Amino acid sequence: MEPALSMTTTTRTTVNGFERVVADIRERLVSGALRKGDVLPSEREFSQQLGVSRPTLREALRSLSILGVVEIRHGAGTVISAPDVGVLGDFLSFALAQDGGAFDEILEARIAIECQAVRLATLRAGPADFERLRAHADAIAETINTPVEGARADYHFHMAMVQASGASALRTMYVAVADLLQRSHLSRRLRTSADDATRNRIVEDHYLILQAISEGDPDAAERKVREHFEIGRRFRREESVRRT
Amino acid sequence: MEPALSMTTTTRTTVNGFERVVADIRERLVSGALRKGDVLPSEREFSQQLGVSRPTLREALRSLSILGVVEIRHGAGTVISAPDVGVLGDFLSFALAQDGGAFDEILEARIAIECQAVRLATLRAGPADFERLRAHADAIAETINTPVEGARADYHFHMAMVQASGASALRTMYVAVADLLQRSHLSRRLRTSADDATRNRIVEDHYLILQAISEGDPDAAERKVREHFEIGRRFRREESVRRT
DNA sequence: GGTCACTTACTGGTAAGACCACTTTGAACC
DNA sequence: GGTTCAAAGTGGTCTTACCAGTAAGTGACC
Repeated sequence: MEPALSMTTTTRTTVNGFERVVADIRERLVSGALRKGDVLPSEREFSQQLGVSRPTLREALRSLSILGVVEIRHGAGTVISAPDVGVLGDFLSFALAQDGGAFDEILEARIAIECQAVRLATLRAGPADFERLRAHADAIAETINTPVEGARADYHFHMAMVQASGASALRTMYVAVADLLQRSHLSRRLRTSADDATRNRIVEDHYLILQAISEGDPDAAERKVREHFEIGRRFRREESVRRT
Repeated sequence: MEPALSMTTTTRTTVNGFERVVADIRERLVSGALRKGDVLPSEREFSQQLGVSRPTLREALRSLSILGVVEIRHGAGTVISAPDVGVLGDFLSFALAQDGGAFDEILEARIAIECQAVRLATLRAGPADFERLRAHADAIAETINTPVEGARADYHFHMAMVQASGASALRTMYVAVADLLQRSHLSRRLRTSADDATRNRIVEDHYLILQAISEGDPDAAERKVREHFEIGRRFRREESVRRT
C-alpha cells in the first residue's frame, strides 16, 4: 500500500519510471540546467542515475526524440536538440491516414500548401533556390517520356518550391501530405503521359511557375500553380466520366 | 534534418526494428486495415509477428502513444485511437517559447489551409454552413469588446469556414495548427482590442468573407481572407518595430 | 436461481544481462 | 606529419524473468 501522503505536490516519487525520466529532463530543461547541444549521459549511466532500467529509459528517450526534444545518435550519444515543427509531420502522417485517406481531400491539402509556399517563395527565394528550381524544371523536360523518372523530377520541383518558401512548417506538412499522395500519383502520371499536348503543358507549366517566382509576383505565381493543378483535376474528371 | 519518424514510402529492406513497427501500423492505417477502436495484439504476440523483440516494440508503441495514435491501457491492451492534438499542446508551450520564429511559420500554414478552405467553401457550402457562419460572425460582433470570448468566437468562425470546405483533411490539419496558435492568438487579441478602428475592421472582415463565400467567388473569397490576415501581420510588424 | 467476492489467466510495466552495430578516438605504423 | 586500424564507448536489439494491473471465469453464498 502506498501512503496517501505521496499524492501531495511536494513528493511525487511514486510515478512511473517512464514519466520519471520525462519529468527529469523537462525540469532540467525549464530550469536551464539542460540546453540545446548538451549531451546526456550514456544510457547505462543515465538509467542508473534515475533508478530505472535501460529499456524503460530508452522508451522515454525515444518518445522525446519523436517530439524533437532530443536527438539520438547511434554510437555517439544523445543530445538535447531544439524542438522544431517536425512533430507536425509525424502527427499528420498518422492523423490524415485515419481520415479515410480520401485522395481528393489530401490533394486539396497539397494545393493549399503549395499555393501558400509559392507566394512566400516569390518574396524569399534566393539564387540557390532559382538554380535548384531550374535544374528540376530541366529534369522534368528531359524525363517527360519516362513515367517513373518523370514523376520523381516532378516531385523534386514541387519540393524545391516549398523549400524555397523558407517556411519549415510548410515543408514538414508538405512531406507528410506528399507521402500519402505518392502512392497513387505514379499511376496517374502513367495515364497522363499518353497525351502529347498534356506533356508539353506539364513541362511548360513548371517553367511558367519558375518565371513567376523569379518575377516576384505572388498573385501570378499562385495563379500559375492553381492552373497547373487543373491538369490533374481535369484528367480525374474525364476518367470518372469515362467510367460511368 | 530528417523527421524523427521515417516517412519514406519505399520500404527499404533493412530498416530498424523500431521503424518496422511504426511503418507497419502506418501502412495498415492508410490501407484501412486498422481503424479507431481496434485493439492490437498483445505485446508478446505482436512482437513475434513483426519479428522484433518486445522492448523494441514497446519503444515504438510508446512513441506512437505520445503522438496519440494508440492508447496503451495497463492490463487491458493497446487500442488505436484518433490522434489528439492535445498531446501537441505540451510540446507547443515549449517549442514556441524557445523558438519565436516557429510562430510565424505555423501561421503561414494556417493561412495556407484557410485560403484553400475558403475557395472550396464557395463551391460546396450549404445552407447549414451559411447559418453557422452567420451566427459566428454575429458572435464576433457581439463579443468584440471581451477578449476571451471574442477570441473564441473568432476561432469558431474560422473553424466553421474550414468545415464548410467539406475537406476533412484540411480540417484535420487546421485543428492541429490552430490549436498551436490559439494561445498566441488570444494575447494578440488582447493587444489589438485597444484600437477602435481595428475592432470595426475585424467585425467587418468576417462579414465580408461570409458574403464572398455566399456569392460563390473563390478568388474574391481568398483575397478577403488574405486581407484579413494582414491585420495580424501588420500588428506584429509594428510591435517588433516598437521593440527595437 | 441470482448475486457477489475471489481466483485465474490474461494484459502491459519493469528489470537485468548479454550481444550486435556504429562512432569515435588515439595509438601504432608508414 | 599523415594515415590506418583496433579498441573502447555508444546506441540498438534480444532474451528472460518477474511485477502490476485488468477482466473474465468460477465458485460460494444468499
